[in-house]
Amino acid sequence: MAVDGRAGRVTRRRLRTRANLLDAAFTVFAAKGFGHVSIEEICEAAGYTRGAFYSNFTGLDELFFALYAEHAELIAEQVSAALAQDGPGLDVPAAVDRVTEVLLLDRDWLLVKTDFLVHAARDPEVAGALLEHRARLRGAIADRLARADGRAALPAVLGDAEGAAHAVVAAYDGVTTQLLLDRDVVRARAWLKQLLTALLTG
Amino acid sequence: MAVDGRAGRVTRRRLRTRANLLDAAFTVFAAKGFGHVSIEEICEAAGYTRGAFYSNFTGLDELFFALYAEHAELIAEQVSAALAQDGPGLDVPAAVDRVTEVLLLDRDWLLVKTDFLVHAARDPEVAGALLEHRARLRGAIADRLARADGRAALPAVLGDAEGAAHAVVAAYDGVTTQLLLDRDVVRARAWLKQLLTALLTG
DNA sequence: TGTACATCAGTGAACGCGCGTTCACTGATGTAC
DNA sequence: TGTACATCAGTGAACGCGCGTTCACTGATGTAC
Repeated sequence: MAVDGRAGRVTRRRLRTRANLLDAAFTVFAAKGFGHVSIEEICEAAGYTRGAFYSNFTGLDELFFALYAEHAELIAEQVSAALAQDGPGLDVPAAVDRVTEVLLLDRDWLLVKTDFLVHAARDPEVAGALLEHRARLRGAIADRLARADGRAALPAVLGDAEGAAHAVVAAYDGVTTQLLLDRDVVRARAWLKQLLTALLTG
Repeated sequence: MAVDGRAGRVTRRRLRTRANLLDAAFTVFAAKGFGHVSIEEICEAAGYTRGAFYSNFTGLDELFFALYAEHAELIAEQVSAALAQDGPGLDVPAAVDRVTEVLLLDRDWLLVKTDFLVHAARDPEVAGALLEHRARLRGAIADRLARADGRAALPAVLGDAEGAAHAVVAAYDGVTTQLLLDRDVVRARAWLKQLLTALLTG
């Protein structure tokens, strides 16, 4: 129960440095894109020398992965929270609104996420991790839809709640693409709500 | 009317070299991703020295853009052809089938296209070109839907044919994302057809 | 059609820089008493 | 709580390589007669 346990080898200093590097990396990745970023740049942005980097990560890939995992975790929690807000009956439009806000909140995150997708598309192991994260999100949505099934009748074409959740994710991905190009968040949100409404109501 | 006109300055040799470089670049980009590719690699794959590259392009960006433009043009033509195949009345399921085949044909193209998206997301000028191409595709789809409006009543949530075309593109983008990760083309096609059906039929 | 010449396209070597990676060292942090 | 010591985390300099970029040169291509 001791707060430290036997994790003794991980110093406070180390944690702070790691966090600083990750924070700086997020900004740099968002601005330039993975693949146009050097270790040096990240270190400079974070205020460390390159040695510090190698003391904490084996290379850019590892850092990038850690970065993604951390943020993805955060998003997953926010979506769950947004879905949990209703009572037992699901208010579809309200839920759609809340989820949409979370998912299309931060352009930098969309950029990094898409970089990660491109990266994962060429590395099955990384793809696995990303698919898992997506499955989790989808699961949360499907659960919520299933529990509310009585109220909101889903279109038969999509099959069960799982199918509908799949469609929700696809719509999200599709709208993300457009948003990355036109940078119009307001329109993207409106558009996503519209799409989700079209998909989730018979 | 002379076939050559005063284009005299563009030699056959030059055209061939340029085409070879572009072909090789496509393969290399698909395999490694823009941003993990060196000019040297492309030249080696094409069987030229780096000097040849600089004789034809100012840098990687220009080549990448040319590459995208060329392939995008091709795809646009194929989609138009697939849409034109019906008579005046539109057989929605058949058209959806044909378009789906074209759009989810070549994984390498999806990879390159997504790389290009990521690139465009950080460069408004490039984004402009991509948006134009998308607008063209969307236009072709909207036209077709509008002409067939009598037959296939579109769901009101999507608005007019333009809105519906927008939805089609979003569905395509969404399914592309999933396909890049799970590499299951068959499922992706089935899934896209399902989504489009759900979207285009009240 | 063939030959001579001019121009162009691609060669290949050279230069230099950015940066990944390593490592001996030092100041910071944690631990034992 | 304070001091002494051990260990660890980050420093900064050094090494070297990959590769972007340039350029004088040469073999290929096109043109004029």
